[in-house]
Amino acid sequence: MPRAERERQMMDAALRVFGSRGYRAASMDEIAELAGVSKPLVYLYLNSKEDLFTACIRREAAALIGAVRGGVDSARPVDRRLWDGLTAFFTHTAEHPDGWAVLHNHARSGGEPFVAEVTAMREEIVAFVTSLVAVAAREAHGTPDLAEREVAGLAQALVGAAESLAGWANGDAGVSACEAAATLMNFAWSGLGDLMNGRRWSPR
Amino acid sequence: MPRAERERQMMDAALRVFGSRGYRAASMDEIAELAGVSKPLVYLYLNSKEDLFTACIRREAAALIGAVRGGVDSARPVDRRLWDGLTAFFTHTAEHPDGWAVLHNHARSGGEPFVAEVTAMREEIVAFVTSLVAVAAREAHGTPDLAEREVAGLAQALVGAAESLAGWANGDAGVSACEAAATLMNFAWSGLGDLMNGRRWSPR
Amino acid sequence: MPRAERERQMMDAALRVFGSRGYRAASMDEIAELAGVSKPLVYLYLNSKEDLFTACIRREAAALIGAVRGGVDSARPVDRRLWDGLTAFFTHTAEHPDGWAVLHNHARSGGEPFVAEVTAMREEIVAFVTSLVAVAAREAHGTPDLAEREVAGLAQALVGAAESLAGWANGDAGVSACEAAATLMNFAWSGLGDLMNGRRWSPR
Amino acid sequence: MPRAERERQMMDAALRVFGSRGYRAASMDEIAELAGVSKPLVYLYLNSKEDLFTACIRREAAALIGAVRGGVDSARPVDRRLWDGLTAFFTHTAEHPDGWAVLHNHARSGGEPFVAEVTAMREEIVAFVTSLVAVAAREAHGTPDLAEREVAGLAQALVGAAESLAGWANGDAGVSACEAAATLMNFAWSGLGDLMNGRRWSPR
DNA sequence: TATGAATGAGAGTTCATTCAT
DNA sequence: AATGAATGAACTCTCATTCAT
Repeated sequence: MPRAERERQMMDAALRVFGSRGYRAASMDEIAELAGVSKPLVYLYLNSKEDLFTACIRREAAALIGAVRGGVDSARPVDRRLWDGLTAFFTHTAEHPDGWAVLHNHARSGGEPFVAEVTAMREEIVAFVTSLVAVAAREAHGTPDLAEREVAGLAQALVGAAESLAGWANGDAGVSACEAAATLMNFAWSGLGDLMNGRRWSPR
Repeated sequence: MPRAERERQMMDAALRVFGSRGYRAASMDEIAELAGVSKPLVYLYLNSKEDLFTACIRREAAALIGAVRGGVDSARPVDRRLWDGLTAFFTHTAEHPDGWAVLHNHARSGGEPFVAEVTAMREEIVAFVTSLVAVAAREAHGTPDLAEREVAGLAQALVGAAESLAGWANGDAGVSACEAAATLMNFAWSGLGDLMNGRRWSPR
Repeated sequence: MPRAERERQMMDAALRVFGSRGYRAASMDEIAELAGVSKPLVYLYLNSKEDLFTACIRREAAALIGAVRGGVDSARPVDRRLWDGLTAFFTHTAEHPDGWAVLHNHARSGGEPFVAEVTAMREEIVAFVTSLVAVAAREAHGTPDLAEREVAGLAQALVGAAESLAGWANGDAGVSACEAAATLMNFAWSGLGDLMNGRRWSPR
Repeated sequence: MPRAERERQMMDAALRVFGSRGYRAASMDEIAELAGVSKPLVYLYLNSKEDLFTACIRREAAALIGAVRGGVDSARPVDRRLWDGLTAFFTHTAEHPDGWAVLHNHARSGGEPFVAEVTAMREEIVAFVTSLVAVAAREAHGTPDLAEREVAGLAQALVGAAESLAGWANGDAGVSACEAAATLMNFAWSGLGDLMNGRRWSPR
């Protein structure tokens, strides 16, 4: 069997094991067995447990970002782009639960190198959302100077809300990607709109 | 030394070790050493690594919920209650980074029993937020029947956004609890308001 | 059982296994079994295979040097001191074959750190012999300036001859320590004497 | 590429790896890579790691003995023959450090079969030296019966001294083969002469 | 003549956990 | 109330070796 295919097999197996057990609790024995190969072959092709986990993180991160980017048509209006991105996000995470578990739960817990890896991916998503929000701000009239830091915070909030809704939609009783996206758009869009028009909430 | 105090010492040590290493990578040796006691004593008082981690989760969860609940005065208007809760949340997580790391990063990755534990706590927070949103909905005149499921989704989104902002505020360049709370209120409050008045976003 | 005694047990076992198998071929399992303890205990007390081997080298080196030094009375004439040192050397190596095998055969083959360790010990012996030769040179009348480098070479030769005779005496048919020492003194002493009186051999 | 040349390539590579790592620590992977061939080819030509190491020992032993024998002209006087043999020995070991390391350090540490192999070679050298010493004894008048065993001991001492000086000369600051040989001849020759004339040292 | 693909067996090391005191 | 001493079990990783081509 050619090397490339074997490698994919192994990474698929690894993803399933990492996804259900976490990094530390996963054993290379189990991964090799699930892949249907011997342990030494896993090491020959993928070097070490750490490298294997890193490779999984990278592959899944690329797939997720690819799905989101691929779901968005930059010719459309900005609200529609946000909606499409969210829908793609919820759909992809629902279809790849192990990948999502690795990125969202396990990579955060496995130590510095993995945290760095997954943080980089998240930054990319945040940057993408940030750019959408910035465009929206530019398009709104009145734009009373949304500070860069404020935009960053909004993007963080949006991404966090989406992550949370992904867990909610996929875990509990069936909530579709569409519904989750609608919930978030309803929640977020007019808040953004108000903000851009200078209406703010402040404690009294 | 009285038992209660010793136990606290041990749990403090455990929290630091779990917080920085994660559940699996933490070693009982390190915990015992950091606590300044022998390993058998740790077992005598806290039974097992699993029990010890569970105890940490419970203690930190209770502390966090206590902080949020304690920050909210139920006699105040609902928006102010939300604001106060958020401020308390951001303040507490900033002041207890190990506790927050255990709850947010590590418990999710350590296997079923811990996930269940932390999920229960999160449900409690979500329920609290849900009740706030429900009150807000009731207070708004128009209330065109916000479906229960919709309210639940909003609460999930709000909580997720808060979690994300907690990481953002504590990790990156200094963002204060106040600022984080403001960002989220601005983002969320008018979105909620619009929703309650029946204005929705829908794809076209 | 107190820690010190256990440690000695383990090092005795390690010495036997290292002595008969060499560093790499020795297994920690075998050492632990021969010591009558579990492997983790060996690691708890002695850290690693490398540390354990180093500890063996150091202990045996100290014992050998101690035996040689202890066999020499510095109040005696220099030829007698050399004789006594040699006798002690041959006796000790004959009585501690595993120690000698570790120092002479295996440490040289196990990589840099061990080589350094055993080289340091050998240097000490060479220095000891060098000092004897230097004294002898000073005592001889004519002393036509034995260059320092020449003395060093002589000491190296003497030590090498002794090492070789140790293997010969202990391995083959029974040659006593006494006999080995006599062989070497006969061989070496008048050569040294001639040298000091300025008689040299040179190729023609 | 013809088989003979390939084999030489492989053995050259093996010698370098064995010489710097030792038998056990050397890996067939590294040898194959250094030889620029695939591992199965190494096995096809040289059967096993053990056979490969044995082949290295034999080749290097033959080369060393050949160099010494080749350096000696049996028509010359016996002292000159010894001198020439030593010079050839020091020269060869200096020029083939890996071969010397394999013979002197690593073969002794690799287990029975290799020890036997290298012992056989050493016996050959000892026998050669023994014959020189015996000739010298015969040539000296007076020969008061140097016992065979005594001659054997002398030869062992001489060989050991030479081995030691080889390490000293090659390792430390530059000492030439010539110088090393001179040191040893000065040291040994008159000792031998005295011995043959019946002068002995004995403890008092 | 030569190799890419694959593995059985075993190495060193660590860890949660328990006695006996 | 507290510990020094000890271990079974499991883990990651390596290596000499062999097919099938």
